[in-house]
Amino acid sequence: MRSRAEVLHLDLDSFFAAVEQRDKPSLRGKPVVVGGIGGRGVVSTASYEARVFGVRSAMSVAEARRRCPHAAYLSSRFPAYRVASLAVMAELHATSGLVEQLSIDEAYADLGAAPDGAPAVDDPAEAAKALRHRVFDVTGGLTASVGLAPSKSVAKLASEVAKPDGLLVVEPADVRAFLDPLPVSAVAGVGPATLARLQPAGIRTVADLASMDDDDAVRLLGSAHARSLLAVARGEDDRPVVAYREAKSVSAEETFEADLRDPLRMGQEVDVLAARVASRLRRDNLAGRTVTVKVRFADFSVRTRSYTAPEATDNTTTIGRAARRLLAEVDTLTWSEAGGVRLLGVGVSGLADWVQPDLLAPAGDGDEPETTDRAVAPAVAVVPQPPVDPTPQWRPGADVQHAEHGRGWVWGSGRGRVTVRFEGPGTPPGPVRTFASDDPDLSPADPPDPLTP
DNA sequence: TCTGGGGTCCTAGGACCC
DNA sequence: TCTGGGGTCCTAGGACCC
Repeated sequence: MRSRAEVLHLDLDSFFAAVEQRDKPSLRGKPVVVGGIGGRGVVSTASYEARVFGVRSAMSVAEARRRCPHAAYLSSRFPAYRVASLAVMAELHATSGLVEQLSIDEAYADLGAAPDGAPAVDDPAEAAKALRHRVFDVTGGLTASVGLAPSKSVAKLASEVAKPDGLLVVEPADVRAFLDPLPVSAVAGVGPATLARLQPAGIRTVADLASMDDDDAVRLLGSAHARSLLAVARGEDDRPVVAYREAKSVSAEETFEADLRDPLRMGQEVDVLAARVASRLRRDNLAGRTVTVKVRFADFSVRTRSYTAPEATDNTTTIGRAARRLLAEVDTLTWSEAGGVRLLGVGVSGLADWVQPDLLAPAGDGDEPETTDRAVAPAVAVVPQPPVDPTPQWRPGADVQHAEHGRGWVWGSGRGRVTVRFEGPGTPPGPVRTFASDDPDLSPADPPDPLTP
């Protein structure tokens, strides 16, 4: 914990709904609910007028309509929210040299760090006050709640307590008095499952949690969770404000208006999701080794299957193919028994940064719109990579035949090597082997029956 | 018409290696 | 002779956050 309250947490008040009310004056002072308005939508944000009726974030829109039928129901307008968010983040960067954005409407700033070309803040409370006014001005009237405290966790709790449109400063000497009476459910990381374990043990307030025996807490919550919650409850939080974090995964998922029962359709949907993920990987210059498929059944049970390849990819065909294979490994009996498939998702993790290979030999036939293969950067140093294998028959996703191992398809190729995933037998997923790209046992093959998942 | 979409982190077991 | 121990990677599932 720092010696002064200089960690700032800013949270925009009912952000999406507030933007809608700003842009449409007839909605001001009225209940507004922003969220998915399809049959299976959930509430993203409810205005304070709607919260009076018990409408909450993450509630199904159907339930919200029951509770507050006269509210205005709107779907999200992300471009508008992004403009407002950028303006707010710019004000934060003008106040501090160290800003950690948590989401579109929330960020930490370390007021001990000077912004570019400006002196460090010497009165954090005054700076916070000024920041709130500037946020109001640059966004055309949106309000932010701000917490200022000697640590991240206390600052976040303080902004929550300050809501709406408030500022709360918690000085180091006041941390205990501030934390003690708060309900444990206020602490980030205490959700329904944790609460259900804490309540029977008589743990209701942060003070109760803080005074818990360490071993008891570990038995109740598991080691990592117990330790982090106890630290927060005891005001022991030295986590620094971190300006940038590397992405760990990229995923896309979709809940269907009606549950799917047709495996062919599921395969098509998985391809669409794979394409979405691959294009975002390429946009962000990322690639990953692990492909995961997620299936949510009508009964809400979830099954995931994943596969890790020896090389990273950002290729649509490769990811789509791996995803279809993984989908096929999810028991088809299960989904008819469970009443169909409600959601499908495709994710890629095990991410690595690309090195753009600028000394490339012309790759493939030249009209391939997306990446065929690129070299992966090592974790630390950026090292020039040898040219990519220009042989088009080994492009990712291509069907191949190997004299000994049978049918397969190319996961990745380059540097004179081809990595092939074979289709059989019985190994979910099929075995993977790497060959020299001039291996005489390896030849191109015709694509399989398109109806195969 | 109950329950989105994009993430992060943790756990636990098995494989594998030294 | 009843059979170590630690570390890492991978997979599946779950809790949680905004």
